[in-house]
Amino acid sequence: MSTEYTPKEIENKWQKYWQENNIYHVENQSNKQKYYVLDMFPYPSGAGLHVGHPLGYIATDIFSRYKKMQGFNVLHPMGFDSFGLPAEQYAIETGQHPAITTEKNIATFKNQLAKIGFNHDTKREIQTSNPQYYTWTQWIFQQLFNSYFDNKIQKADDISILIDNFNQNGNQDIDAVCDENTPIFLASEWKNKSETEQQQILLHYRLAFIAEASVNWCPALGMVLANDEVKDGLSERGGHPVERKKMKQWMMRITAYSDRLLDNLQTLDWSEAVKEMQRNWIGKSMGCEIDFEIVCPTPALPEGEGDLSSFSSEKEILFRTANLEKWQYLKQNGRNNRKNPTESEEFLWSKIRKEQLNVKFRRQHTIDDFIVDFISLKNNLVIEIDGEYHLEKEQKEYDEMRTQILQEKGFKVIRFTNNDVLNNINSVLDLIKQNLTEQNSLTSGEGWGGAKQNSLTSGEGWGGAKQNSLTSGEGWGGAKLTAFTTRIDTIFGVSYLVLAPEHEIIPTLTTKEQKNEVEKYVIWAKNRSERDRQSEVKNVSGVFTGSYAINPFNQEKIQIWIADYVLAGYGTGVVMGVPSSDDRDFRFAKHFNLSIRLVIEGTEKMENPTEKKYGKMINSDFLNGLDTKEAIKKAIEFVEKNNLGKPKINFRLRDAAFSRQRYWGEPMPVYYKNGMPYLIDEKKLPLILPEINEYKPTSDGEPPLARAKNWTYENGQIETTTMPGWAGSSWYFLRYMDNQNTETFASKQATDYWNQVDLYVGGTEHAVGHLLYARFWTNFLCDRGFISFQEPFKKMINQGMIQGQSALMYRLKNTNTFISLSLKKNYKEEELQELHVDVNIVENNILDIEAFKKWRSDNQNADFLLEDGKFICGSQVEKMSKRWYNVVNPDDVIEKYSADTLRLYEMFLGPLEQYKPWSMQGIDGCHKFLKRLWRLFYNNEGTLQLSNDTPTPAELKVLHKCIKGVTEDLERYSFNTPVSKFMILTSELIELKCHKKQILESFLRLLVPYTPHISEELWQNALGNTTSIYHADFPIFDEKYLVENSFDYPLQINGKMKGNITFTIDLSKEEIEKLVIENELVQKYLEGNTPKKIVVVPKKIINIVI
RNA sequence: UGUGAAAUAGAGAAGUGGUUACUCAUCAGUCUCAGAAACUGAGUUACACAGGUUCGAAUCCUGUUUUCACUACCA
Repeated sequence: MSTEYTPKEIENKWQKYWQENNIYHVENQSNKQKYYVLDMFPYPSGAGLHVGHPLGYIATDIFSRYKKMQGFNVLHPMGFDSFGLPAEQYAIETGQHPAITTEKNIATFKNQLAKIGFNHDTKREIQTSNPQYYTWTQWIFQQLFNSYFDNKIQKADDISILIDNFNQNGNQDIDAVCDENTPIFLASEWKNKSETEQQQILLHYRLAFIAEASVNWCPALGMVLANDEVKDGLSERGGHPVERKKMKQWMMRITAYSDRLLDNLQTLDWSEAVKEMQRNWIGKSMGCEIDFEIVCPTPALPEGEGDLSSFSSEKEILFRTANLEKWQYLKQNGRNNRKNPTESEEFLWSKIRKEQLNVKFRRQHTIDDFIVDFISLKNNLVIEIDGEYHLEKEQKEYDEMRTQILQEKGFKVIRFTNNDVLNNINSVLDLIKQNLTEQNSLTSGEGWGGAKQNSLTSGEGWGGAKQNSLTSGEGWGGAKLTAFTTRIDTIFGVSYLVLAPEHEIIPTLTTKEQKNEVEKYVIWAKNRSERDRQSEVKNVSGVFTGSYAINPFNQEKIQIWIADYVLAGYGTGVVMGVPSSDDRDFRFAKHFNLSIRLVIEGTEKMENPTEKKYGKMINSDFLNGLDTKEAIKKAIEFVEKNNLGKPKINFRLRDAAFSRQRYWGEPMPVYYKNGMPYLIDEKKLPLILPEINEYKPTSDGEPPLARAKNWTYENGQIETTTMPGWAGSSWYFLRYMDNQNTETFASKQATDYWNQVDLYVGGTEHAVGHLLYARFWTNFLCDRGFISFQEPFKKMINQGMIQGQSALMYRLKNTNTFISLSLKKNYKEEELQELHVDVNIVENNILDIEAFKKWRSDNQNADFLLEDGKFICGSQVEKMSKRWYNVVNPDDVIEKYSADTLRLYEMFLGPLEQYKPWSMQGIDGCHKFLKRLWRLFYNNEGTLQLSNDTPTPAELKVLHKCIKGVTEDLERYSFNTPVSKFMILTSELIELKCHKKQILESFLRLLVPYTPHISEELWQNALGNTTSIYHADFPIFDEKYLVENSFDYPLQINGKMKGNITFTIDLSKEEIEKLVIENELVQKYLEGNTPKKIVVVPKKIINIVI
């Protein structure tokens, strides 16, 4: 029998015992109250855990044990978010299947977790990459696809309800969330539409939908990123540049839930910081849209002609698209081709000739060095039909090059195969039509050639929406620009209008005189990367269009400018410039010498009037004298009454890109028919991720799944993109409740019982990603009646990260000589080179030189300049990462001390929420505490020294003081403070020489959440219990043990501590006052005088003022 | 730029108006041939700064400074 504290042995023994006895298993049915504790979903990386990871897990483990001992039925599960990039990247590099990598990593993770002694119910473990799990991710996706959001009831509903409505009344009266370019139709029109057309329209409403959207494309990763995955124009993962690109994408209509996600925040017990981040991310602003009429004195476009292509003054040039030198030769080839078309070319020509699509097409037209099959010069759209030989690799490369050149010339190229044209002409035509509308919004080919078409994108939801901003056909008189503002009250301070450089109306309202300037500016602005744009915020740039707008409030003519401080993606892409109350407008107006009109009282004498943004209105006609708030109200009334615009709420939140051009993710349960997406039968789920031979994208840029054989369903191609990482993690907490269920994602009984997560612990890094998406899906599942609560996480604590403490060495440049830290000052900075060294061979900043020599081969002959015979390293706090050699593995800490020590110390380090560097200084104290605890049970010889005597009041007092403190601390989630209270109790019991069973068994029950191993050992082997301490009750504090009959008063003279006097508590204030003056010590200070005042606070203090 | 959090001994860190914890590091002692461990004890005018309220302020109020995190042209 072990009587020494031998942690390794003890910990192994009990971990095995707990597992074998299935002690942590939790039932879904219980008459106890439930409590759900959750950790954030870990991705099992190849690097394994470092000491920072378990921080939150230890806290939740302690808390869930505490709750369990208090009589709750506690769910505390763990699983793995096992789809993800690193495994896939590894697969691309090595060819190893990501599933194998993932499995290995999970095994390492689990092994490490097990050593720390967590109380996870391992039977409930889940992995997102497991088909039994992702079948339900796919199922939820299908529910989203089959749902729309009804604005009237602010809830998602079945799409069939919408279809019924279409059939009865069309969509005129429907108030549902949809794309801005959704057409309006009558019931009769709806019924006359083809199946494909109807599906196309439904996509405008579905919560999971497909759309051409401008997305964050990361070429280095070969994938699309969600907004929250982009930081400073670089990818969050890897830091690669990200560009805006228009692509067909699966999207999630999270914007439908903007208001709900915002309002529900009030019901959540989360840190203000995270709530604030979410509020900002959603970015609701209430304002007003206001229309400005346009006056273009000398349009570069001929009046009356809505045809954008005529923007060029010399139509002729348009057609001279060929390389002149080769023109004769090419012309002849083209003619020959025209005479001998292939079958498919002839067929397609028959469908698009003579403006059947309202667009003039030419065939076999010469562009540069090439002859293209079909072209619409007006729309810059090239259509190519590929024959069989196009499948050969060489030809493919040639085609790609050709496409690229054409794109650089400003053309968009779409390709079809013979097969597409002959067998699927309808979807071919649909695609052409679609591309025509998109290309339509572009500028003419001439002159603007330098601007790549792709760059005309930024800002999703922008594309089709604003085409109406120029009401074409009505001539110039009726043309309008709509600006969004939150400060309509400052309307009389407007001195100009500004457009985003991407705004499509720009060519139309540019004057002849300004055309050159404008073109130059727009091209420059568009070619700037997102990064440049963001980093050069202070630089003012812009250009005058030559046109004017009319302020609808006072009919004043104001200039229309273009500036890149206006974002195309927010509001309408048009800003009314009010230099007197907006900083950016002020800077802009100063720079370009535009007038500044004061509209707020008190700004008259200010150099920068924007320093006072609110107050009484001046110079504002009928708004004069009103307060900001009243003025806004009155101005909006005016706008509405005169039909000048409308009140409008704007959100910053965008719909979320859901497609990833990647292999290692959930396949989308969708296939295509006539170019439209349809769901795979629910009964056929899961749609298993197919095996493929290589994990790269295909040579023509298709996602890896395009390599899969027979990737079809009912003869239709199955979607080749996969779901993003956040799909699986948006609902995982529900699966833990009922992870074995094969009928549904989790039974209603289980979700009703476990309900919301009562305590969620994790870092703030997920504030706007995971936490928002999970809320979105949970709200949705609730709307559709699958669960009965809207919000997933009731209470959340944000754990601070544990940072690494890197060790630094200094080497003289171009030598192999290292110098100790304090010698550094003898050298100039440029003579030294700073190097990171493995923290595991440095202790208290002192380098283990022998270990260093072995660490890397080129260190073998290194020289060292020492101080006091030691080599001292510098240190620096930074992220814990392999790269800085500052990773500390929990396994090593457990090996050196024990798991209980690790648990105790991670908590002892400081408040859970705080960021702190990992340091081993102080861990000795925690380890010593455990040894001292052991000594309360076993003496130095290792024999039991317990007694059955009744505890004394003093012993009970220190025990209950501790129980009180620890309980209060845990109730407010303070995990570090109980540790010192345990230490104090131990010291006090040692001092009292207390080895009484009654006291010690309470102590163990108090302690076990922190240190389960040693507690279990002492509980069973020293105290002789036969059941696990896990099932014991948490000790209950009893006030009566703290009651005293006397109090040792601190004595103050003039507020300064001078000593102590003891009085019994039954004495009254007056009695104490009398007694205290008689006191010897007080007499000494009084020196015969009478005190001015005596303050007696019972059971607190006595203060005498002299 | 905005928002949030914070500042207590050499280091980490408790303390929401009244006796300033706890751990490490430091120093001394006991034990030992010695060291380690263990045990006993000690010390450092520690409450970011400047005012104010109070018999009494680390704690409440006002202002200032600094640090960290997130955010960043959102009209």
